[in-house]
Amino acid sequence: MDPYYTTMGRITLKDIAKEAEVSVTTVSLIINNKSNEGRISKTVVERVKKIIEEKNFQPNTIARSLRTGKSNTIGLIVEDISNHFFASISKTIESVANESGYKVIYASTDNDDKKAHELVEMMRLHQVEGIIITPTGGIKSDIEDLIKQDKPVVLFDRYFPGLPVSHVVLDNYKGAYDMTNHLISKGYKNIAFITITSQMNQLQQRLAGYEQALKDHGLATKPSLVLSFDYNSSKVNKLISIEKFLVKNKKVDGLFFSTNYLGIIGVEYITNKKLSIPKDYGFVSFDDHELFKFLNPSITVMAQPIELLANEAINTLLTLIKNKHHGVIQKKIPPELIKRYSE
Amino acid sequence: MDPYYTTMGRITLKDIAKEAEVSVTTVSLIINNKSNEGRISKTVVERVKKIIEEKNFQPNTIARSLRTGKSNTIGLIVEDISNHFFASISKTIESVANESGYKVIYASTDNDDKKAHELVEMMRLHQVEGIIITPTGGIKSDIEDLIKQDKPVVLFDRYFPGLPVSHVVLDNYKGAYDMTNHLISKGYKNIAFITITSQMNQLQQRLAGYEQALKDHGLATKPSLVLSFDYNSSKVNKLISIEKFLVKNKKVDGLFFSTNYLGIIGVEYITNKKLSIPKDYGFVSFDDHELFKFLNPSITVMAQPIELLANEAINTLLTLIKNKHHGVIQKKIPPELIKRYSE
DNA sequence: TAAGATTGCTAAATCGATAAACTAAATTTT
DNA sequence: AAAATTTAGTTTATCGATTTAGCAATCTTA
Repeated sequence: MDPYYTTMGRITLKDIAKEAEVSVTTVSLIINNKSNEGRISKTVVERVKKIIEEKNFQPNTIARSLRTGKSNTIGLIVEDISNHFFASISKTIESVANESGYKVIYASTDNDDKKAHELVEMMRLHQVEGIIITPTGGIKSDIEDLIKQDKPVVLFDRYFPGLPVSHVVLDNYKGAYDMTNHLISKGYKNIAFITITSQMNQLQQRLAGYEQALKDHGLATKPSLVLSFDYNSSKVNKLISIEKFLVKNKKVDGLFFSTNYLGIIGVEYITNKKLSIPKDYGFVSFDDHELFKFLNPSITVMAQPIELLANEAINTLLTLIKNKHHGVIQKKIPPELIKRYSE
Repeated sequence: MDPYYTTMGRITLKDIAKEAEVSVTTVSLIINNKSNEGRISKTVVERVKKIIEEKNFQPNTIARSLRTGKSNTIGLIVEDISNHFFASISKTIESVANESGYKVIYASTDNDDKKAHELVEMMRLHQVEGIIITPTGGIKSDIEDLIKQDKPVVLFDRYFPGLPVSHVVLDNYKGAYDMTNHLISKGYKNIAFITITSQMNQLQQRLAGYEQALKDHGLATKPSLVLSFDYNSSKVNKLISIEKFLVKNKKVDGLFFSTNYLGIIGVEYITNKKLSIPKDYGFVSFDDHELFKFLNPSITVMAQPIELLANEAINTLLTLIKNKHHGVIQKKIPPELIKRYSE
């Protein structure tokens, strides 16, 4: 139709205006429910509305965005959308955003700094009005840039301590503290903490919560009770390490895994060795996993309240968007102890 | 700054043009690598590029979209993005789309016709250039409308038989046929098919494949071998039905579950009854599930090749977008037998 | 050397909406 | 009855890019 591109015969404000024999402004006012301020007579309003209805006219959001400076889009950058946790988070965020008239564009960083950086650029390029992001360790400066540009940002799941940027994260310290208390209350006295060597603040918080709980009960916090894997070590190596660790520390009676992935490896170890839970070891894990409730016995976990986290994240972002100078909103959400049968 | 909205001091073509003392056209040509066609001298190109670099200028995609009629956005509507299958699909789709310069906006229907209808409207409103959708049963007419408007659409996971719309779906018939053959080759003679009463084409195809395999091996296809649940029946009811069914049909030696959710319930039944797999029953399921490989014994499944399906879907859509009059592309992807230890 | 082609660029129109400023007619106030 | 105000709209500028058409100046070619 047109020489270089086709609008697919889309109806525009102009078409409606022509048909109704009014100006485009009048139609625009009516569409935006400003017919009162604009003082358009009822007769005209009705006539125009009827034509809009008939033609099923919907204003071009792109043109509208250009004029108003609002894209009605938010960006969601997670570590990995195919992971159950982030997938569930995304669903709630999408749903709440849609209700508020926002659409969501999403992407996964795979915990790669370069990709994360590019995705932030991509989101910016597409003029999202705000970003919810699971930051990788190396994009602090990108986040700072966004803030400098007054772009609303909510860090999710992890944050940069000290950086004055809004965030919604789990209270990992409290979660680990409570989980450890739970084991202690069940009578366990030598609780091992199995984790990953990482600067990731979350894991450090979990370790700190675990240690504090021991201290608060007058239990020793020996380094020998903490088993720490290298992030990149293989599953087999982890299994071997667990064995060595438990052989060396015969007194250990409780196992606290700092993430669900480690917990799953722990389950494999227990199964391989034909050990029994909770007879041989009390067994708990941070982060729930679909598997845990199906296992026999099912595994007690400190679970992330997914719905709540997602709601807090999107609502925080929407607040920041509505009220650009709201300042910094930082929230720590307590996790939820799900008692099952591994103790 | 501006009276009614703020561009946050964003740099525009105009700013670059002013600084370089050339026209906006020149800058536009350079940005779009049309400096040859536009016959811009090397000197000017370099000067402008340097300024663009310095100011880190990136053209406003919304303005560009308005002018070119291309939003560089595609819509992805799945049943439930928090479900592992769709989450994984989404990840690949997002990644491929990004590489091709498209961003993805997504949403979940929860298999609700009304919601699906609204989401299609929402996507249309936001001028996506194409849509990948897991259709619900009742939105055939919405799909037809999209086609009428020349909007590229790829149905995914399910389709409307007979409707000339592009789709990428699993070859459910072949999957069930092959899975049944697998059981037969293992020596099972009375294979039960446990499914859900549904008009969903996929499940009917799976049933048909199962039946054809039996026929092709001269085995009877008695209705008594098929156990069909109501979609809404509870888990407990399903467990009871399975028990009744197996008590009644003592000869049954193999169980073929038509979906992973049913397979999981099957596992629960087997565990409850302290039965042994594959000693008491050969046990297979359609659709893999994270659980299945962790179980003891691990479960043999006919798995959906997630990466492949996602790649086919997004590439089909991109093809349709690039070549609007490409016509209809319909693909059936064969699933993949993952042999584990349940037979 | 004059006509034609090429080079190197720019001016103006346009995409489809919103917003500010304005106008003519009707109504109210003084 | 003149001035002020209100009513019911319209005209024009604008958002930030892309695209078409066009214009000098320079270079080719016959």
